Amino acid sequence: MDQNQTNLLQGTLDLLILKAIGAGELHGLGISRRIEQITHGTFRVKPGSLFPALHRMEEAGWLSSDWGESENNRRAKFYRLTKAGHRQLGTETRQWAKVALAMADALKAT
Amino acid sequence: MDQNQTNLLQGTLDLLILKAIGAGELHGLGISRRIEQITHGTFRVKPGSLFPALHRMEEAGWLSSDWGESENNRRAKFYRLTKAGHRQLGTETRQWAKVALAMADALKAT
DNA sequence: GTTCTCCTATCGGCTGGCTATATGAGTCTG
DNA sequence: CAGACTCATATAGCCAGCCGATAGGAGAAC
Repeated sequence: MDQNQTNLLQGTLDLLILKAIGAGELHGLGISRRIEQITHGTFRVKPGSLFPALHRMEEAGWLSSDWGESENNRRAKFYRLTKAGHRQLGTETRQWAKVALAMADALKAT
Repeated sequence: MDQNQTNLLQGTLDLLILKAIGAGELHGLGISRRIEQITHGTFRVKPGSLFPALHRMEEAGWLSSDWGESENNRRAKFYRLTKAGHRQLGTETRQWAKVALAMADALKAT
């Protein structure tokens, strides 16, 4: 059933996107590439997951966007974090740390 | 919106259940208590999440069950891992480690 | 000027956890 | 012994959100 790559855990996508944009504005596919890069290929976010997430997060007020031109002179929408987005990045990072710690504890239990 | 406790990440519930039973057979509520214990209270699995998961996992062939009597003389269904369940525990543990590592890398990136 | 790549976009489907509710059986209290 | 409470399992309905498939426009390549 599970063919090749690791799927995202639901709930981690937002954090990865926030983190990817945190370092500077990026357009959609750029975010996708950046996530693949910083996770060393473990996570590959496909368009069908990415764009709905971006729209959702912009709706939530964490991102803002402007049309511009990509490195290849293509029309592209650039996303950056709003103030609320920065806060959200902090919140989700702390929450992830908590979860990761809890899981580590659980898995080393007898 | 989010009141008090951390929600599970989708996909972690199975692993926690497998791990909880891995140490020896338990009945439903016992599994729930054990998860809360080994995650030091971070995860609280409520019946409405637990039982559907148990049925799903039994259906998948990872668990088997028998009716017995609880510590309090109550009718209870005891679950234990099948061989496939042990394999699954291994698989999901490795998968989690991979994910956790990737996330750690991502979050410490510039 | 056809083909390819880049970039954004949407839809339908499905998985799976959550809230709320129900039910039965043993225990405890007065 | 009647009523309340606890333990334990169970289900139905809901909804968020990821996935695969698919589409289409616009610049580049040749």
